[in-house]
Amino acid sequence: MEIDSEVARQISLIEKDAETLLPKEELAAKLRRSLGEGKPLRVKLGIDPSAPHLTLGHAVVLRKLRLFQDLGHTAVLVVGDFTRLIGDPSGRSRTREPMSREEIERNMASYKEQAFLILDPKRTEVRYNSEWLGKLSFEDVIVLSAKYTVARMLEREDFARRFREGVPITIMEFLYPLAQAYDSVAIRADVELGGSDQRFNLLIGRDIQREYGQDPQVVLTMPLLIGTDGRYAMSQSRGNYIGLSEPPEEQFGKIMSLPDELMPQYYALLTDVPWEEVRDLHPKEAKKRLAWEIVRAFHGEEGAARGKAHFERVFEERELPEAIPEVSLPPELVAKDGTVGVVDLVVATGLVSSRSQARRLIEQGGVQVSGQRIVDLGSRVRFQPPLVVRVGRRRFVRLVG
RNA sequence: GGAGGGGUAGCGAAGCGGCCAAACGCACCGGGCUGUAAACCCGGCGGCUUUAGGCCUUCGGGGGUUCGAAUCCCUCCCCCUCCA
Repeated sequence: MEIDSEVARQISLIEKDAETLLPKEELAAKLRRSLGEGKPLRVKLGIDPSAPHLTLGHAVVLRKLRLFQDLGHTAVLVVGDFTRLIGDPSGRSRTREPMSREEIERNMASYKEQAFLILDPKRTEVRYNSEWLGKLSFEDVIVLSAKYTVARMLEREDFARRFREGVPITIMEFLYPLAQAYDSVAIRADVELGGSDQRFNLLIGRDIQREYGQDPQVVLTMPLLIGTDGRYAMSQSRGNYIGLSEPPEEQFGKIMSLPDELMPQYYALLTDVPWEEVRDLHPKEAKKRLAWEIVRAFHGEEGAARGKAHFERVFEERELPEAIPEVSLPPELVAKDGTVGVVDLVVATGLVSSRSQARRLIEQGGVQVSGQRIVDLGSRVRFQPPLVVRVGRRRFVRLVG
């Protein structure tokens, strides 16, 4: 009886804010068994070792994984050191360069450092899928590939669309979901977690596990977090991301620049604060709270305070930030009368990629020297270090001699 | 093996002999406004410069035709569709 209520409790926590949980009855059965035998569930999460930086998008899934850990279960991180040779078909498939062991290790070290800001290392098992995939013979692969049909592969929306639109699909790409599914067999996953874009792959895992005589995994997917552009799922390739290891000031600012409509989603997926608690606040205050909560998760109270202070200072009060990077001005740019041309000055900050860009910025009124906006390309300023140059609203450099 | 279609800036997508450094949309950058780096509006968005109808490097690669080519021809590479 207590077990039943505990199962119900866990399920309601697990399915909260999730996109899909299926089949729920199987999860209930697994939980019941787990609680009865005192054996934690094995909850799988696949990891791509080619990207050493995690974003808030990853955090959504990791937070859910952490929930499982808090409920007493085991997180199994499966590093796709073998599957990365294939590359997940979502996105375009370019053949990937093999990565050296060292590179993978380096990335994973960085990955773990970030992931363990969320996960509990004591309840985490890390496995590399080359361990089993690397041992499969071609014959094994043939046997595996016979367990799934092309028609079912083409049910995947991404494949279906590409097939329809004539975008190439290689056979190799069909192998990706199969390999990932085989991972589930290898580690005997009870649950596999992923973003909603992974739903199809995760479902194949069920079928393949069944084929290999295992109890199929439960599939749990989380919604994809919309990125800073307010349009597309957060990803590093799109550049619309907020990184977990970015400095607090940066994270705070980026969160403040999110479109207002994203707030409910961010609150739900990245904080423990219910949206109802903040929805009636002024949007700006609600967003500040959001930024605070998220930055705190990765940088602690102190980091959150720093991020907030920086934001208020630089963007609300338009003051200089506390810390400004220093760059030394090449002496040859200073004329005999002790002045520097503005264009040279801006280029010297290293904040622009070309002289033309510097000119454009100046002409558009985007450059301030010591608080004075300079619009005339030909103007020169007296160089009395330190000289603070502001490019745009948020980039500052202190030029020293 | 055969027939046809296509490869254009970060992405998507126009252009199909000069007015093309290449329309438009997205992303990005700057400015205005503001409640923030929200929204909205305006501008910019290859590089260099003595800022000029200036110069240099771009429209898959190479070669040609032409006063002039992203646009025409040849050739190579890559992709797609249909037929076999």
